[in-house]
Amino acid sequence: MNIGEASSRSGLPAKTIRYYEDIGLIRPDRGDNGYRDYGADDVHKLRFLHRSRSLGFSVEECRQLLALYEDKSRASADVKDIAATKLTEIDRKIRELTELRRTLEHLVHACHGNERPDCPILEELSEG
Amino acid sequence: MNIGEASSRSGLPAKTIRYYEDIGLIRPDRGDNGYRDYGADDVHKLRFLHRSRSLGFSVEECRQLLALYEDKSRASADVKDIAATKLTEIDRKIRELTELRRTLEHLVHACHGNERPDCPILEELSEG
DNA sequence: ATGAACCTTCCTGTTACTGGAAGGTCAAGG
DNA sequence: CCTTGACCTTCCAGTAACAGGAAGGTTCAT
Repeated sequence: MNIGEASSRSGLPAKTIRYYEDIGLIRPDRGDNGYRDYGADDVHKLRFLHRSRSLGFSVEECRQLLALYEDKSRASADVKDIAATKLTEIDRKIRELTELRRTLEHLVHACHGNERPDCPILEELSEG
Repeated sequence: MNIGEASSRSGLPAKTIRYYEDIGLIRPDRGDNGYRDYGADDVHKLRFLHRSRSLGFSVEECRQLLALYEDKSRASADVKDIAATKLTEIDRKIRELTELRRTLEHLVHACHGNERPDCPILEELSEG
């Protein structure tokens, strides 16, 4: 498929997809006309990149994560180390998002424009 | 407190804190010597910024989230709209992180270097 | 009072894109 | 066959969100 379809299927702008090729994250085939040609596996990788980037992982971290998939038969020690580190990070992110969610929900349901002292958000914030 | 202590308490580099001041996210006092002077509430905001940035929210989104705290007595309709939108995003992020976590965990526990066809990761990836 | 460890502003560099120009390709309609 | 519009290509410039480092002022302990 062309880059346009890969873009709409992955959710990434075509510009970003070309950039990811520039920095060596994906290597699509080329047709005789010079157009990039993406397969289903490329789209999987692009969706994966889209997701992990939006979750606060840097491009270099995404490169590592992607390598876990592509280089599955590598010595397991390395793979496990990297994966385990990322798991810890992911758990932290989930915890922090859950906290943030709780705080925001209080704001929506309990803090409707009344004055400061009785706002539950302030209590949470002042816990530190 | 000086910027150094605000930095170590919030986890943000001093450079970043100055940058956040440049773009109007925080406005610390200044001492007679010209040094920035941060209070406990500033540190709360900085920690909040640190967390939400690392969770994939842009600086502009963080500005909105911060405004929810600072502008608590604003017309609730606006506040609730923004907060509700962010809640949806947060829920999506939590779902995606949980998925990513599950996939990685499989990689660590089930996919230890053996060949492709029987690797559970590949099945997940090919679901699409 | 001198050195280390802070702080200040300013200017440049990096990462991860984003927009736009200039031009080639393709499928449909007149 | 030709053109029109929607694709695609490369390349170059701009933006966002910082990071590094120079040049210099402040504070504090020895």
